[in-house]
Amino acid sequence: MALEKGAQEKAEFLKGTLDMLILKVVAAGPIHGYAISQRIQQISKDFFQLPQGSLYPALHRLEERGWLEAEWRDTDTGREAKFYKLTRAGRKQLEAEMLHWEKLSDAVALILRTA
Amino acid sequence: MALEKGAQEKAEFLKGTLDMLILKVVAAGPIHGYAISQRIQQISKDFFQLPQGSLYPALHRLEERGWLEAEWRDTDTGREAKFYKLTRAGRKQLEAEMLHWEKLSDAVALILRTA
DNA sequence: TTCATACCGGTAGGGAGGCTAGGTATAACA
DNA sequence: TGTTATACCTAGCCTCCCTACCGGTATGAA
Repeated sequence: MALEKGAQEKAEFLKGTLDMLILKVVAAGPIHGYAISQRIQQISKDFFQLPQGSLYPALHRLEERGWLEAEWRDTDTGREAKFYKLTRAGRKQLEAEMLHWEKLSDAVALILRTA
Repeated sequence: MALEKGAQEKAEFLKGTLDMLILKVVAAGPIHGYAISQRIQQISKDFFQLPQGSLYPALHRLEERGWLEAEWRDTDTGREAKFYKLTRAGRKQLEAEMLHWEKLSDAVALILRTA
């Protein structure tokens, strides 16, 4: 995932969190890919800027694993788009990943404080 | 970095934080590789279990980038070991990475709360 | 009408990082 | 003697994310 312009440190970063963030956004209700990237950027106050070359492969990955389901539908503007929604397995996966993230960030914080 | 036994979710995880954690541990004073992995495991209460196949390549990477300096010395037990210490650039890098981590985890938290 | 810009989807190829699995060697201990 | 812990290392793989492209449609400006 790309970083905002201000952050120089190499556009590269937290491999492994993208799936969780996408699942979380989709959990709020059916949404299409392009809108997901906008939503992530918006909520994170432009910190995350998800390139399409990361977005679409991630969506396909999540669908292939049975965590997302896709369906072509019309958007508000009358155009076609692929709407994703969480499967039951996807919801479980999201819960697991959020729990995992919590433990992980706690452990990192512990080291940054203690070491 | 490997996860504790209890955590099933695929031993794979936060690519990109390992360097920061190592730098932080080394920042506390000269220490050799094997001890670094023990320290990380200890402080994180066994959450992180750093495999040697991750540890040593990471140390070489950090040395190559000029963030760590190595020197062979004797341990308490009279054996030889490669002790690492932070360079000036390494200290700057650590600060930058900690700042980055803070912003990033805030952004993730924001999405997990808001989305 | 034509051009630019958002919107909306996609792929190929590569780089980077962490892991598994293997290796070497020494010291302590049963 | 064999096992365990210490201490270092590397090859090769896998996954993930990125850059850089490709396609198309709708809207509004020039």
